Amino acid sequence: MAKLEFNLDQIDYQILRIMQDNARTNNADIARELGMAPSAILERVKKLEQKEVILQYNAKINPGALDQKMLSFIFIKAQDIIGVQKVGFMLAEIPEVQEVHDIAGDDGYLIKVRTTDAAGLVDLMRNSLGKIEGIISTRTTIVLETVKEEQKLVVPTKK
Amino acid sequence: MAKLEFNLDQIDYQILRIMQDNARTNNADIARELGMAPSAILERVKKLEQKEVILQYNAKINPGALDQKMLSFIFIKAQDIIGVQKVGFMLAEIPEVQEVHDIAGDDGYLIKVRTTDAAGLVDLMRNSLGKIEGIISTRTTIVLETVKEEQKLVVPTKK
DNA sequence: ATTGCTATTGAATAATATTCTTATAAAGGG
DNA sequence: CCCTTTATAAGAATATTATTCAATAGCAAT
Repeated sequence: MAKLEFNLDQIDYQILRIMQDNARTNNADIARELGMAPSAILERVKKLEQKEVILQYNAKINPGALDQKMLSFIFIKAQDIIGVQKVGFMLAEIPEVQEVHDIAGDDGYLIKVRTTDAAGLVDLMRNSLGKIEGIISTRTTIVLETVKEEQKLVVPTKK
Repeated sequence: MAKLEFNLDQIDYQILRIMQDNARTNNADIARELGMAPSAILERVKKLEQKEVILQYNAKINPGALDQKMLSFIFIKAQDIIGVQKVGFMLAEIPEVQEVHDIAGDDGYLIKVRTTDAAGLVDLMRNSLGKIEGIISTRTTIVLETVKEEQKLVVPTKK
């Protein structure tokens, strides 16, 4: 793996801003908005993808539409050696687990899970978490309502 | 607001699967993959957007590229009356705060925050959180490393 | 100034998006 | 059963975009 070098200018930032806002904005529109040729934008976007500045494009789907209204965070205490995330990788393989973070403190993980309902959560804990070796204990926090949920980063403004 | 009715069939699920995987997949490609006419796909995608099954399209940007390598979760105990999320809304207005969840238990919130570094986090706590009336206490959990982070939902398969 | 490198433009062509008309099929009424 | 309504899809025609490529503008270093 080569060390990745990001070297972004204001135009890149503007592209990122637009893409964060609507990833399906087409090149022509971006070009018009930035007052440049579509081909130039295409070049830049490709470069951003290739440099892994843009990691992927995803559609945010309404969890309710797929009957996954329940959201929970679970703290997991594991006996992983520091720096080796065996349990972490196994957690990551569970489809309902959207996030797995190795956290400071109680040598553990924090995961974010979506299930249909409470029964689905119990199910997941029994059938998926229960089968992972190395989990010492868990503590579950249930989300009653989500006020905000996005992954937009703060894009630097002109300096 | 009318009660939203989702009524999705297998074709919709397939479209959602494709879109979750790559939101920039074009109509023609989706049509080819599903063996349908592009115009039919266009209709369905528009309908999915309009029914708010697809909420938005976003580009996932490498936090490192924007110098936001630090990720933290903060539990916030607030004196909001249950059901009224005054503090929650104020938290949601902070750009570095990506998520705000109203959680069960200690009448509080769980927020997800991205900053440049520890100094940025301290800064945010002092300058942004510090100015919100109604916050009683906070407890911060720092992420050492993220093993998985996505928002893909489990799309039902054929029944 | 000259060289070397990178990014941009503009034009040409390939590919898509979008609109609209027509065709099909399922559901409900009489 | 026939008719009507509603929803979805196909296909054709046209408007827009994407993509490629050659020419050139900018810039930094010398």
